[in-house]
Amino acid sequence: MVSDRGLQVLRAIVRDYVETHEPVGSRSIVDRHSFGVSAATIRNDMAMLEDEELITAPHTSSGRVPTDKGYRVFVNHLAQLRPLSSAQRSAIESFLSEPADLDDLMVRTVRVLTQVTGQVALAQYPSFARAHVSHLEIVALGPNRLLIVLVTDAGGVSQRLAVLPETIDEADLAALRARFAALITGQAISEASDRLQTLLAAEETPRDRVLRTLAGVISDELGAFRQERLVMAGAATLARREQDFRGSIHPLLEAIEEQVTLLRLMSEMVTDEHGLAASIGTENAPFGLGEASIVASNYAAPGGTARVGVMGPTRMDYPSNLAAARAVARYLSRMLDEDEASR
Amino acid sequence: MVSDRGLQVLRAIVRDYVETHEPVGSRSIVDRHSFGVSAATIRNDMAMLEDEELITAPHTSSGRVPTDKGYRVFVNHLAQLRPLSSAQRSAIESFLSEPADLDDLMVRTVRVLTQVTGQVALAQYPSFARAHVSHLEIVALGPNRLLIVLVTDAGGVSQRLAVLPETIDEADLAALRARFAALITGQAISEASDRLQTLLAAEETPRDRVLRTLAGVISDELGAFRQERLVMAGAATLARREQDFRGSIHPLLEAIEEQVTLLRLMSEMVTDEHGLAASIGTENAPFGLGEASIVASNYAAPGGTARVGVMGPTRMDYPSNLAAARAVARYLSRMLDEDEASR
DNA sequence: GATTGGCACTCTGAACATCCGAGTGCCAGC
DNA sequence: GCTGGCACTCGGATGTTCAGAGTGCCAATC
Repeated sequence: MVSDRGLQVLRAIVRDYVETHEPVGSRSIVDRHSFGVSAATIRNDMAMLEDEELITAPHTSSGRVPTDKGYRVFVNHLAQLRPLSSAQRSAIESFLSEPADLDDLMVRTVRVLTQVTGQVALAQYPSFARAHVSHLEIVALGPNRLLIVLVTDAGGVSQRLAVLPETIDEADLAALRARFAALITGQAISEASDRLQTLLAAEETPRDRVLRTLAGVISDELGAFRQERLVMAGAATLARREQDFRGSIHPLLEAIEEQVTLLRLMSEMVTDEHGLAASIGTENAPFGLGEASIVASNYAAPGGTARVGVMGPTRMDYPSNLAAARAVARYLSRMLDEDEASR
Repeated sequence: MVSDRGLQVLRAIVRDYVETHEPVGSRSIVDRHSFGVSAATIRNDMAMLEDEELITAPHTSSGRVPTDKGYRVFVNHLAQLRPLSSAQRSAIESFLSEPADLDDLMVRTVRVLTQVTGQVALAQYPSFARAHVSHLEIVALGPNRLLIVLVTDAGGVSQRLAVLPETIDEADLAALRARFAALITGQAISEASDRLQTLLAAEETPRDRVLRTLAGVISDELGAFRQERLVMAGAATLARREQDFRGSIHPLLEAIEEQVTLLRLMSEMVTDEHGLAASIGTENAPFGLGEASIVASNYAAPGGTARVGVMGPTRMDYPSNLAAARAVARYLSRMLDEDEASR
């Protein structure tokens, strides 16, 4: 069992290691922290921590570094969020003021978060899963080319091009427009999708190729709404940290480019009672990111909660990064709430 | 002056160096290429090349590596494009078949190019500068929220949200819609912008806040069309090449995230008579990319030509990369042409 | 029983020396 | 103009030494 002082030693090791990037010895701990005991005592505690696999020694008789398990204990029990500096607060505030629209707001969010933390910033788009279709617009661009614009009540807009297998006149188009509008406007995204599927499956439908094409495109578009999206910034900061990732930042860059992996990872994280979550090192191994940690905070969007956070080396500054994610999440929630209220 | 054989030696050095990543010695040249002369003769030629600053020795008595000037001579006079393998050709063909729309086509383009070359791929969007506004759609989302959709005849679509300072009824909206449609549909992007500016400057306008807001948003949207855009893929491949960039890929990642630098660089490159261009090493120094080279090929889009290419280390395989860029550009031109024709 | 000073031991990393081989520049001879 | 030969240089691999940081353990102490 690890004593109370043992845990304080673990905390000291995590802090010092994150700061110095060098294994922490018993001597440097008594120098930098006022434990009021000697180095030999700290050594005993460290032996305990090592038995519990909370710390490890890179080689016989060097200092200790925290294990992933050690970071986990630190984050769960020993870390208190480090409050942001006023400069950081005002950076967030000014960055997030006056966004043009949702896309712009999300981009600003990740920019400020990467600026404040120096890490790669990630943000899930607000979920449109529970949103409703508020408008469907079908614009004729040519005899067989239509532009289909969908708008949801959660602020999401999407547009897509449909190329019809045959030409269509204005009267037919008006009829189609009315038919689809009646079918899906006001419906939840999922319900709208279901109705389109039903339509496609219906008896008479196969004959009408235009109807089928259009239903397919709209269905696609709805599908894109249901799909989670991610916005990121700060990939370049990884270049400074190559050595933190056992040599290669390739898996990280890969994940950033892929998006889908990070999206799953973000979705599957488990938040604590304050809406904060951390996924540490090997916990991310199933995603090919065993050298990285991700911290995130829930934020409240009209359609439900989503997450914003940062990805960095396992040896990151968890208290600061969690605090930054939380602060940004709060501002973001507030912006979205005001936006919602004004609608 | 450099003899003809001297240039062949330069070619051999560039090829071998790109392949092996190691300084090339006179001995290995006679071994790997059939010059029919002895190593000592090659050494004399190498001394000439060194006088001309086409090659350099990292240290006394090691092999030679090409200088940026050497690569330039190689690219301009000595390189012949290496034809793509049939596997590469079919990869391009299958990747680029059946794109859903312009965005999709561009994404597929850079994906296949990064896949074929193993480098970071870049593509300028077709320019909309000479395109015309073919449709303007204004959709009421709420009493004071409008969605403005612009479509150009070059296939570009953009949508933006306008929040009005006061509410507006259906009749007013119809009037506005008609007014703006008459003003800009059918006009070139630049002409449409000018007209909106004129409108904003007109006497009576200041009083009508709704009109002003709307004109501002549409003007913004037109501005976004005029702005060049870039799509990229393969940033993760840089991680494998860290050592090629004197230690840090940071400037490259930075440029990829910034976009604007790369956009300028791509725009300012000078193509040869075949529409191919290369910008080598220090030639990119003004852009902070003195360690990188970019090769690109023009492609033909309805609104004019744009470029597609790859960015990689100075010691890249220019013949292969140029060939790949050209091949992709040709397919892309063809796709866009078919698309245009079908419209 | 917890804490401590002391001590032997281990391991890393820097500094230094050595050596081999690859490659050059140059020169005299063909 | 080309070639073989030769002295020379330098980097990188290898080995050795040494100081320093840090540990584990133990007997003594509070």
